[in-house]
Amino acid sequence: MATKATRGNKRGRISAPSVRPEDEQIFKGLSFFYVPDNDIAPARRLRINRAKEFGASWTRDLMTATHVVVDKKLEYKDVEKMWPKDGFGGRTPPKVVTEDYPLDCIQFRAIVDASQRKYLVNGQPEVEEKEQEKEPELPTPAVDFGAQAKSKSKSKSAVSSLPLKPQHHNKGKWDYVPRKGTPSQNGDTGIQTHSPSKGSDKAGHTPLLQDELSEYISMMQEFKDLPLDVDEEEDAQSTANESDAQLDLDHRSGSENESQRARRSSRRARPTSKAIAFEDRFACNRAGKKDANQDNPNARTIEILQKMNGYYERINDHWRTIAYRKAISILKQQSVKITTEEEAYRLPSIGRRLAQKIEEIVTTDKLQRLECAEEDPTDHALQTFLKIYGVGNKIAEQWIAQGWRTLEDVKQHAKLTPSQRVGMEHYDDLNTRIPRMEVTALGDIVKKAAAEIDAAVQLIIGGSYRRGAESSHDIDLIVTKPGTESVAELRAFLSRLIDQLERDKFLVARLASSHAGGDGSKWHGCCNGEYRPIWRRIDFLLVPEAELGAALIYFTGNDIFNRSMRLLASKKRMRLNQRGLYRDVLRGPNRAKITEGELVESRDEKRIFEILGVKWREPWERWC
DNA sequence: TGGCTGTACTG
DNA sequence: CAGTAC
DNA sequence: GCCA
DNA sequence: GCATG
DNA sequence: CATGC
Repeated sequence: MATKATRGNKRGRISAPSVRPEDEQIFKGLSFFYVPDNDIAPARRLRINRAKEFGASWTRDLMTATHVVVDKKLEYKDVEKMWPKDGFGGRTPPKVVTEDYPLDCIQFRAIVDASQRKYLVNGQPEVEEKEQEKEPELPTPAVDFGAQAKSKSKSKSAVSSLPLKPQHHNKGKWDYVPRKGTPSQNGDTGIQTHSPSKGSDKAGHTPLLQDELSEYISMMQEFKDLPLDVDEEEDAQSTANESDAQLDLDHRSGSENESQRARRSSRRARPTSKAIAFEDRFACNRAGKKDANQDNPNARTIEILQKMNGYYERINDHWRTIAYRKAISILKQQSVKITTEEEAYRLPSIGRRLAQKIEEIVTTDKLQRLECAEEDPTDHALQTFLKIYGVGNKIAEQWIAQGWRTLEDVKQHAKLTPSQRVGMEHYDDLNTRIPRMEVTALGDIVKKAAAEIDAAVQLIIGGSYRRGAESSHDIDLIVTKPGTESVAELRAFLSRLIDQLERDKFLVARLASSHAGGDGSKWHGCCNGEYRPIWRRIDFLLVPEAELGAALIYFTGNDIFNRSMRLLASKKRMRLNQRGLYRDVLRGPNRAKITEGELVESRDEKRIFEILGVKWREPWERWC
């Protein structure tokens, strides 16, 4: 990456690779062969020098290389071409990695696992040592130290850490190569019982799609008045789909809504009665809790797709994650069981790939792709690490690259930021859900303290609590005061409140608080009640009364609901954020900043719905 | 082929 | 800015 | 992964 | 040092 | 944090 390459480019060091101290000579004994084999490109030259600083030698002879460092623009086949026909004569073939590899090693001052997916060159097949070679002697160590690599060269152990054979290339575009022998997921799972013409008939069904959509929407609208008792929680998997559907309808309705509705009504009779559908809804709420949720006919499918979704989330395949979420949302709205690919394919947000997976799930009750994913031994560690406050995907991946697998490993070796330290030390507490009653109680403590400082200030508990959840992951407090127009007017109050609560030993940690002037408007930290010494996450959000409506929407969620609203806004050339709804958002001449746009509404929650053309929903109707 | 919500805080 | 959280 |  | 990204 | 004034 350009950024990384430039990083080492401190003034005047470009051509004079200073040598690092002994203990930083992580590459000692290693020799790197670069592809392309030159240091003409400044960026590559920089990387080469940098590697030298850390003890690597630069070789231009493949036979003496321990690693082949390939430019990311190049394809694996470019590397393959240069491979010696007659092999390496029993010598360990060099490992092929991308330019990121040395950089990561340097960053961590350690030799990280070179076989990670992130270091695969474009088009490079996964290493298959695990399954193909039954080599118990070296099960691909997570961390192989330089010395090891060096001394290892004698034994013929290596075999094929580097499969030259162009095994079945992953055809098509898989940005993320499956960990191992993943079924080529291109639908050749061989389990398609029905759906004769699989890839052929998208066109034929397209018209139906919108029809279906309308159906869901009308269905939703029937229920919106019913007394749903939502007790869902947000991290489980919220699905605010309905909002999605609603929104879709809305922006479609702008142009062709007449025909839409006409079609909708003429379409086949709605498969479900109101009563049944209601049941569905109700079930949906509890669906997340029990796996025995026979409630929704697609419960099993949803369950599995959600796992798949979780996996992609962990792996940081952001866009695929989004696609799965949408699909799950749509599925949750179905009152009929979707059993075939074709049936699934007609639904919005479900394309061929997902449709195939859905059919696979229905017919085999599992998803091979998922099983492969879950087999990955690092996945468990990933899940564990990601639950540490302040640890995201990057950090977790890095830790795993160092071979760490447990919290204990991390505790011993990792350098933690203050936030992460809190996250570690109170890992269990902070990952324990907070019963609604306790949220109420903790909220009262804060309110009481607040009233003593300024009786006019209002505190509203937002988040899943406001949506009626029976338990929450954290406590979200909106701090506002009648007559206020800007955050600044509340900042003084908040700092007094925080001080007081810290004195009271109610607040026990700060994770992220606004320090500077400007827009500092949020405070993240931990608190614990008097009777229950469990640390809880608590957030304060400063909101001038003038922005209360927009803030409520934001802080009530759920997140998918919010995204839908914002997406809709942007499609209507408006912009929604926690401060308000704006319109006529335009780009500056030089693609510069967005012209703020004109504030349309921010004070009144309902008005924002109205202007966006979204039917009003009570907080507890912004459900999953 | 590009977009997928939009922002605040840390280091 | 990258990374993280919401 | 999906969609416009 | 302090601002900026 | 890294960079730049």
